[in-house]
Amino acid sequence: MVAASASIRRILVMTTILDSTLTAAQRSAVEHIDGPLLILAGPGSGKTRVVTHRIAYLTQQGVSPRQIVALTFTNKAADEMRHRVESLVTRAGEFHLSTFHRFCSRLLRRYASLVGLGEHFTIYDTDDSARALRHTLEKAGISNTTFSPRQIASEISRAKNNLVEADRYEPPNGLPLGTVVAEIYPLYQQQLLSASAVDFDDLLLHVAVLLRENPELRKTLDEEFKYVLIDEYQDTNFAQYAILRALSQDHPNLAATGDPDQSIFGWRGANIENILRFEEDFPAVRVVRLEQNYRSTKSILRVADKLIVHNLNRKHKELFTDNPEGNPVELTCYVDQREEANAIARHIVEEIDSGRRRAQDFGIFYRINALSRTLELALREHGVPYQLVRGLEFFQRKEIKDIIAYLQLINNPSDDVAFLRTLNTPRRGIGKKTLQCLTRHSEEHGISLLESARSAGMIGQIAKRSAVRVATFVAIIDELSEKAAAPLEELMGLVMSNSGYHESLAHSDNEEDLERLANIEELLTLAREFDAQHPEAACLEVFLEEIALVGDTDDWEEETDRATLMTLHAAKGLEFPVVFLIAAEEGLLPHERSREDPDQIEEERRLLFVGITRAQQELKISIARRRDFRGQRRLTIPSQFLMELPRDELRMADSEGLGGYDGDEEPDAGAIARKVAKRHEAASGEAPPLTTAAELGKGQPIGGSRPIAETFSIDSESFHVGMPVAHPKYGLGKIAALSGPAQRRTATVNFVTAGVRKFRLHESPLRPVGRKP
DNA sequence: ATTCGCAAAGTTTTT
DNA sequence: CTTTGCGAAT
Repeated sequence: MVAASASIRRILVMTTILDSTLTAAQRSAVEHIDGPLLILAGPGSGKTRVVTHRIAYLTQQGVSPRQIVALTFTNKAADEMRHRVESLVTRAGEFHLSTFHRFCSRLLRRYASLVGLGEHFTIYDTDDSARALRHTLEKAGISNTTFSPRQIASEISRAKNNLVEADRYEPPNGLPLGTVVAEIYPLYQQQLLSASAVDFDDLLLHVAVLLRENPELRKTLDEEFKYVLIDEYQDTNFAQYAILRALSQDHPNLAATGDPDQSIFGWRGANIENILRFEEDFPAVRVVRLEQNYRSTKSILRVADKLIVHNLNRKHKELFTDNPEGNPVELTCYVDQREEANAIARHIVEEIDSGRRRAQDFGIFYRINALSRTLELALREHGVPYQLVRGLEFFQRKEIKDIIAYLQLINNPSDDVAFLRTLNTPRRGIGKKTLQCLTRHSEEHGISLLESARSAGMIGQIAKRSAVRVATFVAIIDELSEKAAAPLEELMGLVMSNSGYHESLAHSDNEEDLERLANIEELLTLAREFDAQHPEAACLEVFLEEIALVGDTDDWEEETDRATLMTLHAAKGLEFPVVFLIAAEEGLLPHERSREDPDQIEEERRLLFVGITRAQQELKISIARRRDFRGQRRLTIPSQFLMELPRDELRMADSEGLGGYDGDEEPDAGAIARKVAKRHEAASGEAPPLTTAAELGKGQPIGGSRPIAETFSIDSESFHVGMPVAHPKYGLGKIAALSGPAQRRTATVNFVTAGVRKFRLHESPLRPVGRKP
């Protein structure tokens, strides 16, 4: 009976797993069992499909699901993978399938004591960590450095990502920030340990150290997790790399999937070298390239490819597709962001009204969140339903964090950050002075703040009145702690009432307070759902871990029929039939902070690559001539990346009507797009859409006979490498290099159509296109 | 101890 | 234009 059903299942599995829809390359990855495997998967190449099928295949070949670990970076990716594995295998629940951080968190709970943590350690989010750091700075008496806690935190984070422990930290040469960090990092780490807390980076750091310093344990775990799969390998940092290697020594069955061209988290410590180096790390590796794209049209894919080949630090990859040619990619220039947003909204409305598309078919991407505003406004005005994907909204709200802090303190009484947060929230009249006494007392006796608070009455410097108030607070926490095992919703309700938090909000006629109350209601609902999912009691810690490791980026709903607005970073891993990519302008994409560093420019280029390759059928890139940003009106310069796109593949358009360009202004985005559009028209004999007849007559073809630089005299100082320039004869280009002294300053220019040429700057009609006002 | 007001700063953010 | 944090005033 059992055998029969097993063999039936086996047949079913066989047919679904190795069905004929797999290509040869995909199949070779799926059927790979032992030994290292590297899947270099281009965008839309069916990577997830391959990974899930391989998991199924492994079990079908007799590997126990318990020995398989599949790691992703996002919950969304983990959920999707789980979903898809479940449709292939029956025992899907037994796999270790989670995000990297969650996997580490579980491991760490098992072995917490080995790294000096309590079993009930708290996971701090970025905000909590910042508070811990600030508290540490205060205790150390170096609160008035030139560096912000944020800067310090990010340097500590960088160190942790690179597996540099507190006692081994050395300031990178000449970095003034480093000296401060060298001093504060050990104290901060000590603070975390004594509070029995970890920050996000610690989850990785501790596990990596654990594996490094306990060879026996490492061996055990290597054995336990025989088959490790890691998704988005290009985004791993050094700590993650170390963990993966430690788990793949005796059983080097590490399967990594990734795409170096989609590495966009370098600024968070991700090291693209990890994937580029994989073949050296595991010489016996089997490399599978998935280069066929099943997502995008040919024309979209060509544009993506032409862009990404400009990256120098890159493995060549051939992208191709059997999909139809599709419409040309559009590049439109608008007068300002208002018009850009309105045009997009209008277009979406038209498409929906005509029945060609649904709202959910549209994705709108931008480089920074601040750009979403105008879009939202326009979409609302046009009645387009939309959803805005923005990480960490709900759980970062003050009131939510307040309530959570109570729960954290109940779960882990050593948690000083939670103590600090709750002590005087709501207002209990406990002030700075009292707090200082408590802090000093806990330092002197090596005990937690809550422990100190218990003996507040005995501490001389604390006034009677204050001591009573502190005692009241301790009593509240103690009372709540007795209910720690109660269902979450109940516990949370008790927190609300006993702490006086509810009262402090309920009796307010302040609208904001009422909203806060509503948010807390939502949290209670969440708790109720959680209770339902975890009928066994004592799930407080699980809940806390859940909300620490789940951002609410997951509130993006695939199901609902709404257009989606998000940053380019958030768009990774998703796809939309129609993609709008706005504000392809210098300073925004690439972002101005990336300008100096060529590596960062390459990352920005990859970011655009990721955006482009999200599009299935249509891609519309846009710029605005003028953009109001931070309250300032600025003329824009089109992104240097636009120069790298294949001109003859793009449909250029300029939305501007009559009389917009008065000739007095510096040449700007509008002028350029118009000119390029005109040039394109001349080349193809086809008028670009959206361009008025009047407009066509006005544009100045760059490659035309009339010089356009006669009135410009520009000193050589105003040129720099990477700058877009125009030449009356050769058209648009980009400065590839500069050399020579002022008088003989020479620029090497890479022209879009005319190749590479050199010029003496003060003799040539070469000029910058557009300039900041 | 709390509150109010002004100054300064302001990417991206899987966890 | 925002938001956020710190410092002075009540």
